Amino acid sequence: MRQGSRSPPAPVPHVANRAVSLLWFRRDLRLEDNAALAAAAREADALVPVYVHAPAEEGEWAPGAASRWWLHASLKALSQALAARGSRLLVLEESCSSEAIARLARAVGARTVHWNRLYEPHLAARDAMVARALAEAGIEARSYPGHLLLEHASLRSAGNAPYRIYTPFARAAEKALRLPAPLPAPARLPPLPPGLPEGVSVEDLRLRPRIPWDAGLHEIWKPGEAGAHERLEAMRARLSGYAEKRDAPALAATSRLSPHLHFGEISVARTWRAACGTGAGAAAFRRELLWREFASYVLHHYPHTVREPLDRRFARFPWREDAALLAAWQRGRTGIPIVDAGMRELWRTGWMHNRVRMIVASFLTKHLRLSWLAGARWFWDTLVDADLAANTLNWQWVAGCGADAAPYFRIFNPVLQSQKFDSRGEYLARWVPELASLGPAARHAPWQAPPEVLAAARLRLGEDYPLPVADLAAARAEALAAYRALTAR
DNA sequence: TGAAATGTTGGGGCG
DNA sequence: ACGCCCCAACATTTC
Repeated sequence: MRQGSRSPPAPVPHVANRAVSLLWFRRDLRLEDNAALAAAAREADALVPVYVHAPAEEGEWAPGAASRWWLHASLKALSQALAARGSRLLVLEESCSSEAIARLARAVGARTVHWNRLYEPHLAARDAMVARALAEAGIEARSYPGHLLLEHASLRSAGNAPYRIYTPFARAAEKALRLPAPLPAPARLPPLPPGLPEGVSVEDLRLRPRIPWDAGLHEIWKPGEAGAHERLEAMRARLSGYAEKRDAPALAATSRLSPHLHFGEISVARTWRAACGTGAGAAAFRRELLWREFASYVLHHYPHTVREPLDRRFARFPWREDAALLAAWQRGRTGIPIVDAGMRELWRTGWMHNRVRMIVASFLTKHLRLSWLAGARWFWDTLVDADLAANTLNWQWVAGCGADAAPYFRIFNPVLQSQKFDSRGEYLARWVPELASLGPAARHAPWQAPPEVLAAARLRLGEDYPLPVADLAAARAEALAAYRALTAR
């Protein structure tokens, strides 16, 4: 048995009669407004907060590299927060959560296991297995509403079919919304029971990259509950300008709460309450939170969409396979400045501005005609806010094969988007510095700049910066033809 | 949470 | 003064 050095284990009277509980942390890495934690802290005489690292269980959708970086830092933060309240985070590295939780419960004599629910189908199924294993051992599993605004699986459109269109879904969800009063973080947590296994350290999980590519992540992110609250307060202060400025990637006008929300470092209910005003900014922000709900809802009802298009016609869409093109896109070497800027921002910071996500995704799936799934996999590995539901929905949305999808013929022109949303070329200069010597006007499409302009900027296209990997007009026409072939019979 | 092509309108230059 | 043309600005349609 091991306890914190500050609190030597005192002999505990009536051990057998004390109520021992487990609190299973997953993607609710916070103390405030945490239903499972509040209940466990209220009821248990002794409590084991535990995190089980079992990535093999999640198959191909185990956290990617950027998510693992975040998880490492977030677990450290949670660990400290628990220690400050007289407890400790027990970290286990296992191949099977169900066995690990049941074994731990038996070892410490726990009669109840508390957790906040997850909604990804494969994780919900895993949790059902855990609950069954516990029931067989005579241990009660108690789950609580998790990382959504409401448990919306039962919402149905007319005809009892699941919603497939955002707007009616959002209307129904907002109408059904009942936010319970927020739960304060417990000031003090129940002590740990005796008989606790050693566990491993957060470091032992080897979540951090072996080669240190994470400098850029450290610069802009502060994983953990405190960092989440800082972002929320900053967001609150900027909310009135949100509707107008959120589309400009050069501005820090978006909330950047997505990774904090994904890991549950702040409750989505608290986030919603911060944006409950009547202004256009608050309304626009709430719509984004409802897109997050919609993504979870669609994945729940159509779990196969993580691999296959929701629109079945797209099963036979002739996606191209081209490793070199994909690599150029991934590493920001397409020769299209706004695309390269976004992909480099992603590589460096683990995040990309939402407007630019749409642009790079449209470019990949339409101009390059590479599969949305190839894009989704890259995002999965590189985004700190990678979320299976949102990633799946948004990629299919852009590709035109998903729920409430952009029609196939809606093809973003990356040059026009760049001119419209980064008119001064600041975002481009920041992320594609080799173009900074060009004037802002020429920066959006350097291949169209007159030779003397390029010469004056000392820019040799094809050497200092790539020539475009696709002819935008021709690629657009080819994409339209390919997509049109789907609807012809 | 488009873009491009096509259609319409109206002001102004000009014979 | 008038018709004609050009074309920018805006609207509609098509993909």
